[in-house]
Amino acid sequence: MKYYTTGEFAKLCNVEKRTLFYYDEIGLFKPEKIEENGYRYYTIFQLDTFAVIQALKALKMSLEDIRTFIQNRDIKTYHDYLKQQEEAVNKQLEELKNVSYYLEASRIQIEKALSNETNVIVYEKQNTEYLELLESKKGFYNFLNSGYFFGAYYPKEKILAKEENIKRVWFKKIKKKHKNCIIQPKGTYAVLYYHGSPNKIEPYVDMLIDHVKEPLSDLYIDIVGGDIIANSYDDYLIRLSTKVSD
Amino acid sequence: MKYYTTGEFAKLCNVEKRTLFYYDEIGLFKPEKIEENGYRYYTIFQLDTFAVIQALKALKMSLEDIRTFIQNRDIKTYHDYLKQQEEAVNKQLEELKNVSYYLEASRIQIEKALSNETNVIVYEKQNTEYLELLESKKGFYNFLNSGYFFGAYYPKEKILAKEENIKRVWFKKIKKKHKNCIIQPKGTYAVLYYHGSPNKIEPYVDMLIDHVKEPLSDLYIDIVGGDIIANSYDDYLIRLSTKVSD
DNA sequence: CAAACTCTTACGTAGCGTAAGAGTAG
DNA sequence: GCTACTCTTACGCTACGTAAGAGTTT
Repeated sequence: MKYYTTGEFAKLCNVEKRTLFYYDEIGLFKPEKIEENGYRYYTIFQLDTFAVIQALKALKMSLEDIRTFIQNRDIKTYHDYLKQQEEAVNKQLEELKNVSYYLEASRIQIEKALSNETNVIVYEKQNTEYLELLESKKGFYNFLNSGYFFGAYYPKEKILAKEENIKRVWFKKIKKKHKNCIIQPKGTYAVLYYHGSPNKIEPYVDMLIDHVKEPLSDLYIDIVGGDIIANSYDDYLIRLSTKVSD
Repeated sequence: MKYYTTGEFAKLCNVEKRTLFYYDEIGLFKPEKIEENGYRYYTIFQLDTFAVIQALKALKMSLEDIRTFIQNRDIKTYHDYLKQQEEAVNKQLEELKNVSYYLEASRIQIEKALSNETNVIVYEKQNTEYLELLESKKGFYNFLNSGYFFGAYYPKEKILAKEENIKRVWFKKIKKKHKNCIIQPKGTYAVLYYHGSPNKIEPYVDMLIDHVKEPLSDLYIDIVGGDIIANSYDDYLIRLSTKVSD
């Protein structure tokens, strides 16, 4: 039977030697035999166990939990566990997909904004969007987990009534419909990009409202480039929009 | 302008307060203002930045790297970075999918093994499989990253020549074709499951060869239940197979 | 005045990375 | 005898978790 030294076995596993030492130290994964001089020797069959450890670690199980799991190993519990973990991994896939979605959506929005002039009204087609409202007490239901995009709107009625100091309703965009979410209707929107503070929005709102006369929906404020790209509020890149036709 | 305390803002972000303290401490993410009594206050717009931090963290960027990235922020570099990161996230998606694949494949193989009797020859249909050979010097090309399944084979010619002490060729199964990989042909295989040591395989090999007389391909040894479910070599669950028809 | 918050300080944790110094295998 | 390995010991690191004790807000 061929035996592998720590270094050799570490290469097989694509990890550092230190990892194997550590796993031995905490009693998670021991070499098949240790010679009198202290040298550790592993066998090819132990790769099997190491692969499981790697997989469980990828699912964010702690080494301690992996240890107790492996100690109680038998084919039945292992099988049950595998089944259970398939769900966990799918959840994580979902999360990563959201990150991916977020990155792409951010990029696209920035590209759109950069390709348009500011302080000019343009028209953009837009699909239905789902908005989750911010409730101060409990925060958003979840954060990056469900995609992330950030903005506010002014309710249509209040604009039409020419109320002053309308309170904004903050939201984040979510990917999927969800009870309690608000729907931003699809259609053609009149859009105004501007550089400036999100707190000095009124002149731009007036400009947009003057242009469309009678908006078909609320007025949306999207923070295209916010704190993350700007050094002060006055450098924000903001998008105002309101629906004008289907 | 509404200000949020550390606790409130932490809820918005779905993280612990300690995280915000820590980010402040290392200069990654500071509250918009700090009162004389030391209280931190955040604004809703800072959510924007926090979301980016979360996203970059999900891509396994270190906080230190995130910090320098954010310090040099402007819309153009941010955009370029987003584009670049879309690849990174796709890589990670790939990895997770492999973990998922590994879990499912393990489960299915165990189920198959449990539903079959041992020490009896059965027939199973099988698709083409790709095998990456183990080279002692450099280990496998990659490990869990490309899926993982573990076994060996005896070359057909050596079996037919009735050589003794045939050397096994170890492999792991990979998902995709790859230069230097070996192809295990699809077809119907004669299969023998047995419980026992992978080192005392000869009687079972003989049994399978006697049964099929003239194998159409190499003889494959799959470690269905190895070190991970067994406490000694004698408890391994092993699958021998060789192709008998297309 | 109590409950629920805030602050700072500080020590603990996981999962290694890395370096030091000494012995061993080919 | 040289190189490339092995060992143990030990300190460092990241990204927080948690608890202590004191002040503040509602």
